[in-house]
Amino acid sequence: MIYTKTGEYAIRAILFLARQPQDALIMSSEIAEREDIPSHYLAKILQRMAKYGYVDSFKGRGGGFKITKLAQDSSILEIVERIEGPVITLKCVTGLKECSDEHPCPLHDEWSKLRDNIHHLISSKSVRQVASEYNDNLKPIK
Amino acid sequence: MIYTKTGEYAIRAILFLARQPQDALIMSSEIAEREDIPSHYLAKILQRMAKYGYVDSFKGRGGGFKITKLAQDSSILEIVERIEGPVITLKCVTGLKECSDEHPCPLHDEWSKLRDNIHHLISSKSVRQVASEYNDNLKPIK
DNA sequence: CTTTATAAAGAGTTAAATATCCTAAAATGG
DNA sequence: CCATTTTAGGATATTTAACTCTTTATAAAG
Ligand code: FES
Ligand code: FES
Repeated sequence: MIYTKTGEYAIRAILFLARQPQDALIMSSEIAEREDIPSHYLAKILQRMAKYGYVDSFKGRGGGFKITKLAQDSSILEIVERIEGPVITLKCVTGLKECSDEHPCPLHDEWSKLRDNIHHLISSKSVRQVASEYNDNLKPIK
Repeated sequence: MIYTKTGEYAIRAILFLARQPQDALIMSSEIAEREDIPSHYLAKILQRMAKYGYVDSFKGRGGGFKITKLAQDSSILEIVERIEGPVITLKCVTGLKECSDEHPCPLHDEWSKLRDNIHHLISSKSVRQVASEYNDNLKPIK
């Protein structure tokens, strides 16, 4: 995968929250169960996302998490990179120490284009957009 | 990166060997030094590549490794996948459990195209081709 | 035949990612 | 105030990848 599991869990959780009714509070354990993510581990990820302002958290009875506007307006790339660091790093596909336009390997030109395309793919739409298309496409199938 | 370090080391070693004079025997330690790879670790990788038939190994004084025809004719993808398992797996960029044309997420169509392009990029040229273009492009710069 | 140089093989270590467990803090309901 | 529920935070455990060390096998050179 192009993300680590940690990043994948974060995105799954965020997209899950993005598809819930406005202002609904969802417990960490419920997300874990519905998305099949180790629950304690997800709790940690949600904690971090709360710090970053991607979710609001509410303790105690009736508490839980909800997605913030910030996260709704962020791209998948932004959130994943916040959680796990750079995605698809700048390294050379043939193993050169430096990947640069100046000292390109034989595959550099094509690879740098593809890399840009990947970044564009996961950064051009907001979580809100992805989630709403998700609902459009997927709900009927479920 | 799209490979693990292990896969990257394997490719670096193979491309290094591919650029040596025909039938020259190169010691594991020399490759490690020139390519700046942990030497014992590389030795293990070369061992595995010897088993897979990508390099021939010769023990004793004057011994070392040389690349085989099989490796010369293989693609980078084939070698990396043999060493480290599938590259850029089939998982969904938005975290769906299944990535499939039947139940596509909003980014699926573009992503599956990109994935194919990446695979094509690192599988359409043989190690021999890449190494020779390497020499053409890079030698003057050194 | 002995020494030396090299790869092979296996065991052991370290480090990083992933996952679990336990206690504390906060909010709610009685 | 007390009990319960839920997140917060820290400690610990497990797993996997990365790296190292040691011994053995093999070949060549003297
Ligand atoms: S130099 Fe090889 S991909 Fe950029
Ligand atoms: S279903 Fe999401 S990328 Fe294929």
